[in-house]
Amino acid sequence: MPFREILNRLLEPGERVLWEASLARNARDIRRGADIVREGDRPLSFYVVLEGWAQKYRQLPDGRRQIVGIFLPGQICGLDLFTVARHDHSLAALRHASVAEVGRAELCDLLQRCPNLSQIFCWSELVAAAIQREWMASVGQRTAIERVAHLMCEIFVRQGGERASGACDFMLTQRHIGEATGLTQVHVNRMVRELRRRCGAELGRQQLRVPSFADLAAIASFDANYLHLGEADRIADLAYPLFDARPEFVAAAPLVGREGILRLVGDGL
Amino acid sequence: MPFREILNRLLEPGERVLWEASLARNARDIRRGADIVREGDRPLSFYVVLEGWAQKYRQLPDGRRQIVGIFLPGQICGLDLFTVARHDHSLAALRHASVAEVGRAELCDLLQRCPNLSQIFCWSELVAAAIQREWMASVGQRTAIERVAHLMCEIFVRQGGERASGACDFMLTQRHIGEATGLTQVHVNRMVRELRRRCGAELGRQQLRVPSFADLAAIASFDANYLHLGEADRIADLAYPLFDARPEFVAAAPLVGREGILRLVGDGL
DNA sequence: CGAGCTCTTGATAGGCATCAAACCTCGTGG
DNA sequence: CCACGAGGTTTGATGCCTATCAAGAGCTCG
Repeated sequence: MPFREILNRLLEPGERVLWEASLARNARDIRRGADIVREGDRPLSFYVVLEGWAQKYRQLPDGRRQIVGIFLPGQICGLDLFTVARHDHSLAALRHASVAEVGRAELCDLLQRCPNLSQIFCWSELVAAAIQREWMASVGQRTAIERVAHLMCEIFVRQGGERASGACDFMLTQRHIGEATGLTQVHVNRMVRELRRRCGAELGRQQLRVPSFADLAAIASFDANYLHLGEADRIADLAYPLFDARPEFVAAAPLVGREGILRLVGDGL
Repeated sequence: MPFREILNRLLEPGERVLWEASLARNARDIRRGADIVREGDRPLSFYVVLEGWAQKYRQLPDGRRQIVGIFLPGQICGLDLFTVARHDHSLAALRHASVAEVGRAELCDLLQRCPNLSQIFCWSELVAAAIQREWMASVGQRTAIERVAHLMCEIFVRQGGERASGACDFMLTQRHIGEATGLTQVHVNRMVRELRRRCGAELGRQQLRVPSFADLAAIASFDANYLHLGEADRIADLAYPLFDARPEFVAAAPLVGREGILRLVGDGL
């Protein structure tokens, strides 16, 4: 289970026990499509996806719905939720999911015991913001077929990119793709079929099969730069002084090496 | 000048001198439309808008352009730029602007001398992310007239909302509105005229006049929640332990009171 | 004061939404 | 083990919203 591996590398053994125990103790099963937090709720916790995928979405008063983010296993979400008075968006499971819901008091306690967590959180938020910007560019500027292809590319790469099988998990229905790209489900279907015809990309049984990623990427004009993969080690140099610049801490070296952070961010992000 | 007032309230007198001196020393005039940082550049600095407005944008290989954020005077931008290896988007002035460009070394020094800055930065990033989500919902789900009206509402409220004059600065051309909303300039023009007809909203000489904000907001189904105005004082309670949870710092009270932070965030954000 | 943006307006076309319905798949229960 | 139902996918017909192309008038900034 990749999630466990991340933690093994991220934290000191003692810290890891605390963190894992906390997540395990707070794990919740969420039925597919069920809300985890709802727009307007008071924020009480933050969340870590353990299994399955989650979505952030924003719903307009008349029911129109926009997915504004997809969260894969291992990803943290809801830090922003944690600092505001009321949620400005909702968080829900895609299909069936398991999510750890950690309350404020417990999180504060964890942060005190696992100082390196805050760096990870900051990096996680910044990369999520970068993804958000790329989605904006997609929805605002790309054509329907480019948007669908681009989303496929992103999901593919965020799960580790090309493998022997040429396949990856894909837990979104065509309706979800529509809600994420600002298209109707009907039109998404036509684009999916078009992609199948043009580059053999197959969507089915919650899997995406991509015979030639290069072909798909070409249709989407996909460039993975915005995911900042392999750059996570930079936070050991940069993010730490940025967010903890008091002399005492600048002097102290991070407890976790680049290796550990790199592992974390490489997974699902 | 509001920007100066913010700093007066934000920092201890000694800190303020350092911060202001730093910004003043690093102030740059940017000609309208000129890039401040460009996609692909190595990040070397972060930025504070002093006068005029700035835009973050993402340009696709074929020239299509999407504005992904608008920054008003007093706003900080580029923290994300600061932690990644290469910029995934560009930052440019809208019309003529004055921007402080603070280098990494100097920023680290400032953060050590002005511990409260990091809280402000975190809050600033989180609210920027919330705005980004709302824009996603706009571009993905709202009709053309709703998008234009919604952007007008946001700009209006971010500058302080209703005043006697019923007017606010508006430094975007109709082309900019198009690039921010995913519409063509021609269609934006038609929507602007439609809004003028339907609720008297006038756009001209870099000003937006809104006889009845309620009418405009109704067309856009605008709800200012996502701007989290008036919640800034919460970061004194929440963000601080979240990002600086070491026992030493949890014990220490923030040096700046709620008052100061509230002031900062109320302006242009 | 002039060049270059910016705004305005009209005509035309196309991409995507909408509406409707059939078919398929898969989990569930008899 | 088969039947059932809900959700997901596929397909067709139609129309609207918005893009595109073109060109003139009005600003504004250097």
